[in-house]
Amino acid sequence: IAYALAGAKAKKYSYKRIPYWVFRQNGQVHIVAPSAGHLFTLSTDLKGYPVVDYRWVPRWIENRKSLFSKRFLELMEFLCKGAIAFINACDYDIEGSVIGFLVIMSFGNLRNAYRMKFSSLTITEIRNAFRNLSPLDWNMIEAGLCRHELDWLWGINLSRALSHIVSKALGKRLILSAGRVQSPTLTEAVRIITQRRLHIPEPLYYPKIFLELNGRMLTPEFTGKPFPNKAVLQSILMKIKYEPYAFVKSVDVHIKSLAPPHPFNLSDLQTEAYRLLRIGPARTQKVAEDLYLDALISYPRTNSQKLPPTLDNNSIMKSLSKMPKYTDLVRILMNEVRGVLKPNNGPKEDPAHPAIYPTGVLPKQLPPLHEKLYDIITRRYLATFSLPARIREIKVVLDIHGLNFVLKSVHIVNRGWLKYYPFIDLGPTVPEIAKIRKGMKLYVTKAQILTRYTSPPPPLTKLSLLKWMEHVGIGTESTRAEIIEILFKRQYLHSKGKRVEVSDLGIAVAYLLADLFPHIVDIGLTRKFEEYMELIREGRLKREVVVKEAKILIKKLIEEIKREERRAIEVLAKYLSTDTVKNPCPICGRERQGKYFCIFHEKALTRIRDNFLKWNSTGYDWQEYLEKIRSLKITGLWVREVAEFLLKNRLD
DNA sequence: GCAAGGTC
Ligand SMILES: [Zn+2]
Repeated sequence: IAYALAGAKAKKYSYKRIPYWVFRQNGQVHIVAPSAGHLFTLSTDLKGYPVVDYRWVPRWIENRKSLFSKRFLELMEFLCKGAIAFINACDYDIEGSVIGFLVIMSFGNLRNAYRMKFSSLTITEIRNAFRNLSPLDWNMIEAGLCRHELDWLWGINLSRALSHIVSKALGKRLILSAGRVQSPTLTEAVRIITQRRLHIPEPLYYPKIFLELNGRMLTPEFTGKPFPNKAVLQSILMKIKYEPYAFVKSVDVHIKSLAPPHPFNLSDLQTEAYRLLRIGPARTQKVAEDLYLDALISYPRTNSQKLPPTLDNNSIMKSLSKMPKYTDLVRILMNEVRGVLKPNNGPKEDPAHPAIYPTGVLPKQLPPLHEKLYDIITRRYLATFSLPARIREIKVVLDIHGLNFVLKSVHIVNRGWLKYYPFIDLGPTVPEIAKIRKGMKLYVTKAQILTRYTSPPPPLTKLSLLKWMEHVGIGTESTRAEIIEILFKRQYLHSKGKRVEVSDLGIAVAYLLADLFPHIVDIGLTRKFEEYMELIREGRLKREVVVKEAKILIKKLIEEIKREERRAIEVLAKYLSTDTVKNPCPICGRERQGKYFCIFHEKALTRIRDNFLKWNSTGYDWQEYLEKIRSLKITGLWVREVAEFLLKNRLD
């Protein structure tokens, strides 16, 4: 900002190792100094709940991990002493407004305070914002303060109530948490895992065919509907054995053009890092932040897929080409595009930051993972300026006694952007397939039946949870990965290899919250907050009114729970094996709900009964059916447990 | 000690 406003005339100083800049303009001295996110946080001295009294305190006092912010706060205090006017130049959003407001309120003077409004950190925008200073953006500040207070009220009160109830039921002290973003996320994880645990596979039969073509074995893909009945497929296979030929129904060749990839936003980077390096989203974010703090890449916590038109890509290319690894790639790219660098910007936007790009600062020796991520970011940056890749796709449709199969082969016509970002699997190239013509008759060397079982929803991963949060619009680029880690820290979730599992505690907390505080497990609470914030920003609603209402509602909910603590503990016993369980499920110890089992195993029993008919029609009797679903890995855990129980015990 | 949101 100092550079945009005064160029080289801005003089750099530092206080407690933090830089700030001073310049003169129109006879006035201006000082530009950085904050570091929120320097203040909400806090209370009160124990117990409900708690509705809180105040803003310096962040470093509240949390040992934010000690770094102390120096930034002291810098502000130091510089504000000699100043007469104050300008908030944080990102123009509700959080930026709160950050600046609290500094000016604490150390400056709100009656001589202004706001710079810019949507990107470009010289033009910054100069314009400075020339046209706005008065303090009170509505934006009010909206931001309101968001903080609401999240604090809901989060702290519900976390305390939840901790108390579960601690009491389990007879040990636990620190649990609930919140507007984490609780719907936990609920979604529980929903997916519940579906997986209740899954009963169904057998489906597929024909599998082997062809021989010029000495090469080919296995075309069956494109028809699978057969629920094995005998029907068997009779078709008999016909194939008598007349083992596949008829080439059609050969389609078409040229496909694949557009260059969009510049990275954080979640696209997290997706690619998981796909290519198998690292989780929080890890990717941390590594990207390290690269950013080393000035190697731009700000990573962005949703934007757009590179700004003002970005000097030519200089960046020049710098990148100094790295031996990229020298040739940059040269080829600059030739290919004839010196005109136009990125293939994507649709996603960010109110404050552009897409992620390498700055051109040359990295020194990086740790292996940092180096790999830097490489992916740099190659993606190169690729987005390149030309479309062109591929020729050959699709051969085969008819074998009325069954349709397809053979595919992919041939690259022009590699285009794939030269820079070659991490894409286009499918196999099979020269023999290119020689097949319509009307040909191919010899079938072997035909067999393949049994596959229907699968449950795909396993949960940190990335799939993050994508879900993004999809439903809760959390931000900065917080999503971190909030998933909180669910792990609370031991609601744990890892099983690359997969995420929910613990009994996690299941219990999700169901208990849904029963006691349905608002907090619903993404609708975020939508409600957004509506309030918008109305406050427009000046049509007052923060005091919203906060007062929230306090009344939360107090009412909490006091109700306090009065009905016994009921709450009973609700918990439905979902968690506790000492208060009177009539335990013989499998898991949760309170028995149906005739035999707990709520989950009872559901599994119902599903086992409901699905028997399908299996029976393919020749399994009850005993064989139970043994089969017990032995299949793909069967849901709760279903397997009930099948096991039924095989060993007799129900009335 | 508990949230979610900034960022070193
Ligand atoms: Zn059970």
